[in-house]
Amino acid sequence: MNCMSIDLSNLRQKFREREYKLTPQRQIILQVFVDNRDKHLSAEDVHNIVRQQSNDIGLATVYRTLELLSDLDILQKMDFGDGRSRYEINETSTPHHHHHLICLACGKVIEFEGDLLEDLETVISRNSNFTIVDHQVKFYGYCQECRDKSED
Amino acid sequence: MNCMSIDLSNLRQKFREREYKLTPQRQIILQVFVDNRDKHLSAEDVHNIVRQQSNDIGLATVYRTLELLSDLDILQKMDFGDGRSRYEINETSTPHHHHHLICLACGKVIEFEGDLLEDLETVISRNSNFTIVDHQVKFYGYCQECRDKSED
DNA sequence: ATCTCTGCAAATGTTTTGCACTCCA
DNA sequence: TGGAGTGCAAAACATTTGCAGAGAT
Repeated sequence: MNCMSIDLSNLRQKFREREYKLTPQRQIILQVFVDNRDKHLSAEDVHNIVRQQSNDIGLATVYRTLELLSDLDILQKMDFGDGRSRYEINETSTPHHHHHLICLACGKVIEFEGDLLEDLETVISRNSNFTIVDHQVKFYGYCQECRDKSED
Repeated sequence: MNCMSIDLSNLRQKFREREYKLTPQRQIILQVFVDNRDKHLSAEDVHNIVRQQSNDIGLATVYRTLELLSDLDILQKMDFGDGRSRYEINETSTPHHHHHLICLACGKVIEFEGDLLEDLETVISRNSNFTIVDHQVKFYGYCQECRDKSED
């Protein structure tokens, strides 16, 4: 299994199972996320990217598709505090969690690789009568650029 | 220092330093958070609680106050994915981080005590040219009630 | 008197919804 | 031909902003 591309047959099956259709619009939107794997796209971002490819899709459809893909666990919805939801591909096949460093000065979001919390999940599950299936970590701080700037 | 009440003199000073006034409205809103220490209140929640006490405050003022208190690090702004921002008192005096278990079935948010990430912050700061000042962790899963329900 | 703060209403920006139309199966 | 999917416009909702008046020092 190639980790740089979505497993299309598996994905088609996911749609079938739930009786959803893999329409052209949905495929185009999926492709946007495949082509922008490192980004955290908002609905408007997706809409703009699609329009740049002269494949106009209604904004409402973009929203509906993003919700659908999140429900199917194909995308992960996240919030960086900038007033809009952002989405990225949920890499379930490779179970490495990546988290985010958010710069409090410029708002930049940097990826951070690490699955250091899996053990923690087990411990918490045992102690708290809560079955944990996922986690999301955000670190807040200052990126190098902003640190350099403030040293003027 | 009593950890169950806000250090008022320290707080007044925080306001003075930045040339903000501790107006009646701001005090009332602060008191709401002191009285609801275990909750995660939205702007509307706060507004309703204040109205129940027949202390009407404009919703815009509530929003402005919540932003101010967050800037002063008296409150912490957070997002549980329900489309509105939520706030709770930021316990800086006792530097234990508490995090949240969010039930994917019923949406309930459970507090979880633990400062297991402080070491991690140090490691990441060293490896990534990013100065971390805070973190926020959300665990997603299923609470006992919802687990019981689904076992019907 | 000045300057912040408040309340109201209007504006903004994101997301959702109603409805008619399209497209497959 | 029926039910899901789409596009458009309108609605809904949380949040922000402009402005005039209130309050404090």
